[in-house]
Amino acid sequence: MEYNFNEVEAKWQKIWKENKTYSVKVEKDKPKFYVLDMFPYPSGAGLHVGHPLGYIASDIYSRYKRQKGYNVLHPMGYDAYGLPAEQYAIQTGQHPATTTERNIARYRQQLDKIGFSYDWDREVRTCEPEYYKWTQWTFIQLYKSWFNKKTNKAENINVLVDYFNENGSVNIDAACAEHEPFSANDWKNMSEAEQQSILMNYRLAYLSETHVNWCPALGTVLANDEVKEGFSVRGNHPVERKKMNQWFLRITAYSERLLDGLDKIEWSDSLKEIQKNWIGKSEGASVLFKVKDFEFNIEIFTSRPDTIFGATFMVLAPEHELTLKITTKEFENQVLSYINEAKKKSERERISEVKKVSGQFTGAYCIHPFTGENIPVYISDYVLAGYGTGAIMAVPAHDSRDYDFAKHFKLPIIEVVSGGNIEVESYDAKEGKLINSDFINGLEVKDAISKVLLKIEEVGIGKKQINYRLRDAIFSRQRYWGEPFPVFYKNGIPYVLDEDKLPLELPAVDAYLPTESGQPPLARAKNWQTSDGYPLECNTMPGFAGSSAYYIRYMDPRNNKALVAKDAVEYWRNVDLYIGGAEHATGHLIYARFWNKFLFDIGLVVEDEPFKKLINQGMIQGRSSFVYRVKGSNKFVSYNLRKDFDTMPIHVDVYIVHNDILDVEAFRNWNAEYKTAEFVLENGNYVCGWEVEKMSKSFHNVVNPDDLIEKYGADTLRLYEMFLGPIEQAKPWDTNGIEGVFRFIRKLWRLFHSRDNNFEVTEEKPTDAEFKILHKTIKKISEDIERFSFNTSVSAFMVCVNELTDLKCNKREILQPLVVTLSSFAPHICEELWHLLGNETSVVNAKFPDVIQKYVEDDVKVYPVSFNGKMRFTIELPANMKPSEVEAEVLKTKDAEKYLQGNKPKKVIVVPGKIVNIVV
RNA sequence: GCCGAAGUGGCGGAACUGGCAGACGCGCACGACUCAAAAUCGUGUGGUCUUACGACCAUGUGGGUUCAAUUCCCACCUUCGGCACCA
Repeated sequence: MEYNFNEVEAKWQKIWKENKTYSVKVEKDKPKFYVLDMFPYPSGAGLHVGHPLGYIASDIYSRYKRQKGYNVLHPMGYDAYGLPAEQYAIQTGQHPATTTERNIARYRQQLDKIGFSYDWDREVRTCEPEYYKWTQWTFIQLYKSWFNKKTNKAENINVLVDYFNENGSVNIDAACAEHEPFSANDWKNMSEAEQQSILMNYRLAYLSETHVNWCPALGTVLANDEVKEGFSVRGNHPVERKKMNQWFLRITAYSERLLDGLDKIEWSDSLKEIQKNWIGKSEGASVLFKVKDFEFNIEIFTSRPDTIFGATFMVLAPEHELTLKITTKEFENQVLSYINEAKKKSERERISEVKKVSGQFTGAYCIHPFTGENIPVYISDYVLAGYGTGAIMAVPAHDSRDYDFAKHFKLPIIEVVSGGNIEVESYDAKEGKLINSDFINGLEVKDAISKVLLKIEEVGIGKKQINYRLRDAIFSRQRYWGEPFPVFYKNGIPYVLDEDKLPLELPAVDAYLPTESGQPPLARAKNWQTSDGYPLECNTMPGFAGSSAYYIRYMDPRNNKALVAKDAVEYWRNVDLYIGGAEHATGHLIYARFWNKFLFDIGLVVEDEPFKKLINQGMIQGRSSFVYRVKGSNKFVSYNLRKDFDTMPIHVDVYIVHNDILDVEAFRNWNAEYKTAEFVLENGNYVCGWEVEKMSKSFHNVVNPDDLIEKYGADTLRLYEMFLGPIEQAKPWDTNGIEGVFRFIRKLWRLFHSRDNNFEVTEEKPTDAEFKILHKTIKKISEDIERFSFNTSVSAFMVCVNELTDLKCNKREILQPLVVTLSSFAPHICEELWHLLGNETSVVNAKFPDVIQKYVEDDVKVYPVSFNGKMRFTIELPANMKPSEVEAEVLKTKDAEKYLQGNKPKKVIVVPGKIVNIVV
């Protein structure tokens, strides 16, 4: 009998659960470490082999840190609200809670089998009232807050109200929407409705009527990160622009802090770059251009004020508020029809027509602030209403879009920065000397920018300005399966519920669809109103609401007095290590940082950034197998013979292919269609082709972890997932290699057991050679874990076990520390061996062994000797030998003589402990 | 178009700070055990030339720096990811 992994793994999983081995609590005298996995959405399909990759890595790290003396928080829960469950509910009429519950049970079952060290007592689910109570609570705090740019943080809205009572809106520096300035007296004389509508411009959670991404197929609006190239990320449905009254979060208030914070956290450069681009900071100037014959000014934003003398026309977004006001009678019809055309275009059409130049002259002219020349004003949809001021000064010589526009409408092009050839194309680079530019002629771009800025401010026609691409986040969804807003309406004015009314529970509805009048599903709920009879908000919150602070709730998940207790958050602080996919770069990872910064401002959390270190696990791709069917027949040709026939590749289930050889009988039984299939074999086998693709049911390449665990055990699965390659790299899954890891597990077992499987470990003193193997392994493993190089750890364990097997070493002093070292990777077999070695407590709480320095330093070194950089032979010398002695020893050898061929070496380089290179 | 990451045997990958390229594993070949198979164990395994000793070539391509380059620099090619009328 060999190692019985099924029995052993089940046994320890049960004991760990019963003993609450992985339960943690605040221990003030112990250093904390918080390891978090990204919140999974429990889909109906269950886990495939790619999902647990990050979970295994974080589990190894957690177990390792625990053995290093840390108090490790390692929780898990479910992002349970979401579209798939609701879409399923619409189709089947089943309550999404039912399917969600079922999917969670399946997830949990799969997770449990892998042997994770989660503290399940801390599990949270976003769809449970005790959890979403705090999502709603945070919304109320956002609603009751405004962002003071002077203090650079969120403050209570009452501070603002007090200020208005004293001073009106004068000198307020806040993140807000534009409104007419008012005095203290004006404020006091305003009606309740007027005051509330002013405050709405300041609140961090606010209601606003603007253009939003409307997805008809999903029946809801979407945030910018949920839309890609005009289609919804979930479901790939077309999205259009629509003017609607929606809740927003004023995330733009935090643009600068979100940008600054990136310097303080250990995330990959690529991820930081994605966030930087998403925030899209751009420094420049806003400048007023007077409209000829009107009292209006057009305010434009430019990042290149140095090119102002090259501005030969102006462009407004079609929706710009001045468009119709300045259009002359002559052009009115054409302008109106252009605006209409632009309005009709879907977002998708607009994107696909990017290269087409279109626009319309308004008949109006601006007066250039420096030259006094008249320059024509156009409208065009290449200028976006939502960015900057929705208006630009066009400098065709130095902006490619303006260049195309000018060529198309035959407008003048004036070169103002030398260096390009504007006959051919625009010169957009920020390098060169200014020409044709009056007082900035001869300056370099950089100096010209600062000089123009000074002048603009001096003349009073503009100022330095910073713009961000980041937009406020649309926070309402016209869906059922999400958090209800703690909001009611009195005379059409929104108010938030008192905190003691929370949670506002999701009501039952008769169908998960909008009402006939187009109201969201919650409008179907009976008595959807406050106790005083005021109607409640019918929108629900988006997916990112529940996932923005879950890591905080894990610190104190059952608290019904607060989101988190002071002592818990002061101990656990923030996440030390966060592992998950890079696909959340512009969604969850920005929202959570924003949410955390807000909670930091109101004093609820103690760290400004939520996730100190973040590792992106690479995607596990599928490895699809193919058979080649001769067209129009039921005949299949082996891979290398397919060229002789006219064939069509067909995906075949990877479960009936082993080492690219098809199990022909299984194939016949796989699908009735192939019952009578004929095969053209090579060397008696049917060889399949293969390709790396996304892991997906339709490609028949999905591998389920449960099947592998049953066949090889959880420890083998864990090791193999790590062995596959670097955690951050995308890589294909190929089940074939798992046998090697499986052999390693059995080889390990045999170190402790005799031929007939009796446990046999001696108390004999190990030799220096054995100690060396052990301590070099311990050192390597701990270095590898610290730098998240788990694949090389696994091979180090293999090397170690191979070497100990060669020495037939079964000595306790070697094997016991080895078991501790390996236990974070393969917890089940190590726990079993640990107990067989006579230990009573769990290996989980054993101390990670210390490296004994003398065993990792070698006293002899095998020097490779190179001639002109080519390695020719090696020589064994004492490790502490001086370079000059090494040189002498090497030159004395017969081998050296041979390669020198009587020549004198020009130069001899000795790198102590590394290499000898002789230049001839 | 812009930004980021990556290109190493038949395959996954290793080489951490410029110092023996290919660790470890898969696959493959041969051998041992076996009536046989599986399992297990052993040996070999980048390419070309050579009976052999060995020599030469080789980390996407082409240059460069260096005694020495998978590693640093420049140009280009390919793949993947992100952004894309953002003024």
